[in-house]
Order: sequence, then C-alpha cells, then structure tokens
Amino acid sequence: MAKTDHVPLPAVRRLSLYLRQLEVLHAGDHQTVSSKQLGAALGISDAQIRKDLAYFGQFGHPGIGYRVPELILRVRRILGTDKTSNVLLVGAGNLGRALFSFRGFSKKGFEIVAIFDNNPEKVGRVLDGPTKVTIQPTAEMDATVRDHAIRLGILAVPGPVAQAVADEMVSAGIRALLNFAPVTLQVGKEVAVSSVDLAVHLEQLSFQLGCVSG
Amino acid sequence: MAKTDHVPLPAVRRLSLYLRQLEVLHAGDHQTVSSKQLGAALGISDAQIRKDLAYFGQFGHPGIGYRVPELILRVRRILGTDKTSNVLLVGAGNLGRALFSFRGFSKKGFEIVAIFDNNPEKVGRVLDGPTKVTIQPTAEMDATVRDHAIRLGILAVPGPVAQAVADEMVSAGIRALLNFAPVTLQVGKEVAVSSVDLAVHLEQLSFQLGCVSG
DNA sequence: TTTTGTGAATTGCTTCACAGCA
DNA sequence: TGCTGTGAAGCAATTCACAAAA
Repeated sequence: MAKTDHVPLPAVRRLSLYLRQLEVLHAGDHQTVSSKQLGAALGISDAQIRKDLAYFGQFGHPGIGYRVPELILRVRRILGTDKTSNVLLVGAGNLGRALFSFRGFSKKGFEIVAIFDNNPEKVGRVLDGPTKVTIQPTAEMDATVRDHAIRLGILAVPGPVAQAVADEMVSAGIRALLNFAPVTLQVGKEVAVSSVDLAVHLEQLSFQLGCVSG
Repeated sequence: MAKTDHVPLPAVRRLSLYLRQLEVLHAGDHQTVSSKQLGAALGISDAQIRKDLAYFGQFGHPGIGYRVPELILRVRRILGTDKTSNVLLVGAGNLGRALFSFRGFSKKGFEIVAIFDNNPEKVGRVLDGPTKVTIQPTAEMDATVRDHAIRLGILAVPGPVAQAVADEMVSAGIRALLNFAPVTLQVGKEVAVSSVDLAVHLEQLSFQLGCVSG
C-alpha cells in the first residue's frame, strides 16, 4: 500500500489542510479535484500536493484528478480520524470552557468526554457544550482515562502549573498533548506534544510587520 | 549591526521561544545563560540557538554566554515588541471573549483596544478584561483602526464568515492577522497571516499516535 | 576552560520536468 | 489534452567542528 517510512512532518500538517478543503468541496458537491485546484485554494503548489499524497499511497487518477469522497475517507484513515477519539480537557477557565463549547470537533472525529480542574468552586459543575460534562478533580484522572480509553489530552491551565499537570496526564496514560500554556513541556518521547502559544503567534506577526515598515 | 537579509522563518519562531525562556530566567535572577543551557530547557540544539541569534547580530560573550537582561531587550526590539502594539479583535463569541480576558498579552507588548461583533445583542456591551472595552459594530472599524493606529488584528469568527470579515479588516488598514477560523484566508501579500486551527493540531497528534500503536 | 560565531558539510524539503496513463 | 506520480535538481535549514575570545 503506502511507503509509510519517513514522511516529512510538514507534509502531515498539510494533509489536515487538504482534508479541510476537501470537506468544503464535498459540501459543494464537487466530485473530483485536481492538485492544481486544491493548491490554488490553499496557496500551495500542485507538485507539493501530489508529492505529499504520494507519501501515503496512490490516490489520484491521471487525466481526472482526485475523487473527493474517496480521498476524504483515505486521508481520515491516515490521520486516524476515521474513528472518533475520546479527548480529555484539563483547565476549566475561560479558554478551557471556550474550547469545550466549540462545536465542530465532533465532526472532525474528536470528542471531549471529560474535564478536569482542581478549583473546588468548579469541581462538580456541569458544562454544556456538544454534550454535558461534569468537572472532575484531577485525582480521578487515572480512572477516567482508563475507563474511556483516552489517549489525547488538551492542556488549558496557567503556565506555572502546566508542567505538573502534564506530568499527571502522562502518568494517567495520556500519550498526546495539545498544550495552550506558554511553556515548553518536558515529556518523554513516547508522548507527542503540540503547542499553541498566542504570544508566539503575535510576535511572529509583529516581526513581519517590522520587516516592511517602521 | 546585523545581516537582516534573509532569515529562515523557523528562526523567527524560535526567537519567541528564546524570549519566553529568557523571561523565566530573568524572573529567577539568572544574569547569564549559555546556548547549551537555553537549548536544554527548550529541546533545541545549542548550535541552532547560536546560529539563530547570529542572524540578527552578535549578542554573546565567549566563555560567558549571553547576558539575560541585555538579550531580552534586544530580542524584543527585533520582534518589535519593545513598544506596545494596539490590537483589535473581531468576534465576541466564546473564543473571542476568552482571548480578550487573557491577562498576559500586555506583558508581551500587545493590548486589545477594540472589539467588533455584528450580533445586535452584543454590540454596546462592555467586556471586562485587562481593560474595559465596548463591543462595536464592524461598520466602525475604519475609524477605530485609524484613530488607534492599529495594524494587528485577531479573527475569532465562525469559518463561513471569516473571509468576508478578513477583507473588511484589511480594507480598514489591518496588516497582520491572527486567524482562528478553520479556513485558508486569501489576502494580498502585503498582509501577514498566522493561523491557529485546533482541528489541525488535534489531527497532527492523532497521526502521531497512530504511528506507534493501533 | 568555557563558550561564542561561523564556514563547511549534511540533512531535509520543495520544485522541476517529464514519462505514463486516461 | 489533462493530470498524476516520481526521479533528479535545487534550495533551505540544521548540524558539525573549530578558530578566536574571555
């Protein structure tokens, strides 16, 4: 089938973008799309797209392009989102609650099934998002992770406690972390980490502004 | 001073991480730090750090390392965050409000001075974050951008309207966009865009999980 | 000794260009 | 003709390794 040996990491990131655009095309009843069309919509070269997809197999049809519904299914399988994954969230502050209430994860194959926070005023409260979930203390994390077979966790706690909470999550069995705290997490290499730091993004933009004018 | 000609983009992203760690060291009263120490804290090689910094000038002292307070000032100047930038936010939904209430931007040199949303139930309401800001309709964007000399905007609106809102922002004078909507924005190349798509991050992690086990 | 700054070597990623298929 | 898949070429980024400085 595919040559799964060594895929450039940027290619995997782009795969998500392809999927996103394919879903738009599917909703618009497009049956096929060429690498050129897809690239134009995403600001990526057509050769790049063909090469990225070729890392995983042969999906295209010469003279035709890619069949949209077929490619969607196959990309989802590659990303592991053809089946829904249970996700836990730690941190029921403003950001955590906003993330939970975001409808649209489930369409992408992710469902937040548990929320943790150690603030005694929050524990026991029920949050209403795509589903209703009761805030639990982190002491219950081990059992919940086991019972729901959770491997993916979102970390939305303040920076100063992030490392300690991440350690708890990993020790409870979490193997992939989406980190919103502005710190570099130290975790074993059996754990995947993806970080979103708003300040870093703003600084990027600030730098780019400085390149063109004062 | 520096050879500002062609700096690798990844180097600029890392510069933000260096600054973040330097601020931690500064708070802990460290006077100097070596590229090796900095790298160990961030999971980056020492050679990488020296090369990144060298793109912008000579900041280090052989045998000593880098003087922390001095390097902080110089990195901030490079990133353009030595002076505070006014920022506008469009979208006062769950995510937008969470972003606004986040204390910590101002320490990094960014201040959200205006919030826009076209929902009539929201216009006129006052949000209480680091400062109090009244939600305005987007029709007032041109004047506000001009009056506050805003160049940086955060886009936290639903995907289907994101492109239209981005167009408004650019036409009002915004020159850098931090986009949280799950779409690829089409903008002229005089506008810098940085996107955060939560689904893309989760899909990355899902893929990495799939690499090791079922 | 310790540590920087940097040319050289290397690795990794992207683009090119074209054979092959519909 | 239109389009994919892919080796080869080109470009970009990282690591190596060492002279120079404190």
